[in-house]
Amino acid sequence: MTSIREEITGKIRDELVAGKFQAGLALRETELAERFGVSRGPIRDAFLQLSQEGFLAYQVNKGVTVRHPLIGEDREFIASIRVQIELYVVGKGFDDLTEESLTLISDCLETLKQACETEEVAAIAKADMAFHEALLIACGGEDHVHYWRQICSRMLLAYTRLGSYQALYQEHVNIYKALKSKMKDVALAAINSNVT
Amino acid sequence: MTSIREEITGKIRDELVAGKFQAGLALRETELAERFGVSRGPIRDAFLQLSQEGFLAYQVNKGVTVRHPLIGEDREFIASIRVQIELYVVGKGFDDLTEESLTLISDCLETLKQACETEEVAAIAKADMAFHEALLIACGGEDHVHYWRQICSRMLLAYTRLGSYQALYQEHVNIYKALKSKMKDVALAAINSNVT
DNA sequence: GGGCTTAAAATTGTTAACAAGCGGTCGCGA
DNA sequence: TCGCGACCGCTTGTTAACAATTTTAAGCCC
Repeated sequence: MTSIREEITGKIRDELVAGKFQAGLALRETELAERFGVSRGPIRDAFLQLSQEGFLAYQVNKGVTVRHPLIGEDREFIASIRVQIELYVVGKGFDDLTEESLTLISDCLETLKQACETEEVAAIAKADMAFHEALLIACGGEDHVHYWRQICSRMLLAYTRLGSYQALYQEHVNIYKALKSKMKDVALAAINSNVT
Repeated sequence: MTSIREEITGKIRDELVAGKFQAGLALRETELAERFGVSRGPIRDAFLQLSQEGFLAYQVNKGVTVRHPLIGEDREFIASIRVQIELYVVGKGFDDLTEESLTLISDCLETLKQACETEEVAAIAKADMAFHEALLIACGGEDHVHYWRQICSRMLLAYTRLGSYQALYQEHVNIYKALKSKMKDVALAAINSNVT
């Protein structure tokens, strides 16, 4: 079962990714507590967690504000770190992939497909990240997921993708197919070209 | 002013780095609340934050447990990511270093010196990390500190250093001297040989 | 003795009230 | 009119009580 904290955190994160909050905006505990119909406790928890994830900036006695997205050179650098993590984890755990893991990844792929069809950027960003996270976990990368996620989060604040979403979807299909047919090098190359 | 949350978080983190809690151990909110003489609220906040930093593993309705340190290949990989971040940030912001920044770094160096003389591993680990953090911030890397810290945290759980602590201290002196004399390449090389 | 049921103890999740700190505003005096 | 200072409202920080969940253990039946 999922706790209110996680539910709230997810909702706020979704809105952040969807760009519903302007960068620099101060988020009020009371306001969100009323909106979600809960007390301030879980809201505080969510703020704390989202601060650690890089979405919000926290200041003592002053609350949180929405962070500015990473752009330009910084974004490219962080992307290169991200792809290194994925290549390392998948490269290391590739042979341990099970059928069940592949099914989970396949489910994420399906979600991504539907999101791409609707062309809602926030949904696509979420599904995109979920796909990669499932992949990492499938390759035994639990130990690495937590900091990978924080790096990804930072990129999500500026999730804009040039080109068609169908192309994005296709790239993920390529990754999945390579996984399924146990072609390690092809899979790594597909991951590299997707993230980069 | 600092909040109780941050104070508690720091204390628990110190104990984790000092290895006072066995890996896999479950931490109880009530127990720590009594020990520190505060209510469970700030303890929960601290647990949440330390989970995000990678020290603790959180499960809904089950609390937190102490994570196992990263060792072997995983640790080497994470170290390589860490050094990349430091080299990137310092390389980018080197010319913006001010006298005040250098003073702050110098302070950290002095703390590290004293810690090395006492040979207390936990104090050394803390001072070591503080030095690098001050360096990153001095180079305008606020945007990168948050995920860098989470990667470092993970390494701290297995902070053991072969060789003498005087050598470790000397490596940091080398970094500082290079900064002070504005020799960028020397500084980057010193950082690289320290972290690696 | 082993395994299931059930209750009780312990622990985490959530809430509402209270305390403390910051920011803006109003009023006073020069 | 400008500057200073006290006050008031808003927001965050902390606490203790209550609710829900999990774990533990005891009792019972087979």
